[in-house]
Amino acid sequence: MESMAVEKTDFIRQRIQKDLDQGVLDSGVITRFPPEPNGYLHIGHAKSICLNFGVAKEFGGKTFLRFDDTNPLKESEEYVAAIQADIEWLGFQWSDITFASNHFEEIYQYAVDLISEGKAYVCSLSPEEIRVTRGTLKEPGVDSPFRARPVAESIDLFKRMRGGEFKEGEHVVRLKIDMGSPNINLRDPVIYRIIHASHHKTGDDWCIYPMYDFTHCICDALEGISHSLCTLEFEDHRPLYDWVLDNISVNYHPPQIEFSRLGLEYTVMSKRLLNRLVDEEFVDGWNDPRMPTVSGLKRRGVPARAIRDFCARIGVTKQENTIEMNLLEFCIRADLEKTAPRGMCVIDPLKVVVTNLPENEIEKLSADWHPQNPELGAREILFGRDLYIEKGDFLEEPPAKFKRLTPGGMVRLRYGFIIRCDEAIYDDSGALTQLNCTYFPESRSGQDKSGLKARGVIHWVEANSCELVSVRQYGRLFNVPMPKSADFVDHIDKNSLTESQGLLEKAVMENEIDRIQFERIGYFYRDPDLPRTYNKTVSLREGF
RNA sequence: UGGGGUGUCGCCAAGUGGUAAGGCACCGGGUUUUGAUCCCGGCAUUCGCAGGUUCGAAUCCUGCCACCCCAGCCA
Repeated sequence: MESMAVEKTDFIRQRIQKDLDQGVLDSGVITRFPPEPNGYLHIGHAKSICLNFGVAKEFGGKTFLRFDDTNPLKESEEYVAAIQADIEWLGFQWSDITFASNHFEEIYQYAVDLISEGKAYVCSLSPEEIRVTRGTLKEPGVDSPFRARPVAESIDLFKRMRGGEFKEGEHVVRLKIDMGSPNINLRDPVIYRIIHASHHKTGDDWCIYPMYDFTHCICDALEGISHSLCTLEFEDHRPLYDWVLDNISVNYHPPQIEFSRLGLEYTVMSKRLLNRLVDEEFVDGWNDPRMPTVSGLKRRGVPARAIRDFCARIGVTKQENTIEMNLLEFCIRADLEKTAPRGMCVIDPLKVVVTNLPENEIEKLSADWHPQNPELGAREILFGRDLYIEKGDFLEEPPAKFKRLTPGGMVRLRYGFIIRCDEAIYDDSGALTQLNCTYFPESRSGQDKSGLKARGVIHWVEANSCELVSVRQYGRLFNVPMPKSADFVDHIDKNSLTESQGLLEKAVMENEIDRIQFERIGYFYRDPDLPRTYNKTVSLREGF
């Protein structure tokens, strides 16, 4: 089933194997995928999902889907539903869904404990004052005047914060670590703030919310996570992660291991930027086929298996990386090549009249759905006097090695007969409007007795039986390989969507095929919402 | 001369002291009723740079250089 996946071994798997070998894992491998429900998942998340779920599966463990919902201002139920759907679509199963908010009471209690032990305090500096006294990258910070606040007073204040007595910004709880630390995260980090907003899970139960650094490690510990995998930017937070777990009464302490995020050429991967693309309507929603979101890739027609294969091929390291788009496209083609039925669709039509075939006479042809996989069966194709071929498949003055139709030249119509072009007809403005051709009955596909030699093979459709469809072709969203967040809007390719009409072979529509290769063009996906619309997933490789 | 990371082929990535895997891309050639697929073959005397240790170094040591991350009451 997953035979396509490459052999995976990376520093994280090696580490886990080592832990297993040394018997330090009491409950086996337990990982978690911890998205904040404040946006849709993208292919970068897919990398993390493949890692977390993949590793657990490989080592016989389990994975929790944990929503990191500590900021009610940004999070919503819409996102938790979408995230679940995307993960399932990607083909992974969690053992449980948890929410950081499930643990709010315990987290609160740990904060109370820390205050009681003099390891945390309620700080009543304004946000601005906290910022200023934090120091800079080179200069140490200075202690808050509230650092020495009596324990009892902090406890009292914290309880009243919870009770809703204060406005946002009036007080926060801070850890008492070291304002002189070269690691800014250790300069008395804020762990609780007041937010008077309804939470999508806890409603109005709380008006104080714990911050990520305090919450995440506690949840990992409470859930017995064996390996807490996250991205590189959290490396500086690890000392804080460890400090918290070392200073509260939990007796379990998972290791945090960081890996590099996925970079992909010609797109952006931050939620903030993706959000702007949607909000400012550069794209048509989160699931626009040009988006690197899971839902966008899905709507584009990318199979989940191709995404998994891609994630397996890019590996997991600590190196910054920007993967070329051609690797993703390779993975998509590799999957679709084996699985997608073939069909014919003419996108830029040129009329062809087969002059030696009587009006209303129809020849029935048979064509396999797949050249290498007979099990997919075959369909019937009609051949008549009026046909359409691709404009680009005829050239008055062909270059050397042109393998298509030319004046007086012969080509085979895929699955059909060889035809010869006898005459090209132009309208008053000099535009080519029609080709008159002769077909050779003896050259019928599969039983050719004509002895004729065609220049090449082109796709076509029969004029009276084909279906008119809408074809959407997508280019890169950006015209530079690595858009910078500062000016990414300036590099958006405004012409990344091309919509045109296509003439589609009848059988493709009748059989309601979702993923189809339009021969000689590319792989297409029948849009799930728009009728008679096909989205181009990826082009075929062009060999010349 | 704040701290934390990373540097192996155009893009990824193995390699963990014994003499540079693999994939994508690219370039040749073969098959082919998709200029697709498929199949063969080519593609780093060299591992950011400079020294050093060693019989032997991408792997150890020293010193440089480059790039990324951190100063949210975001995650």
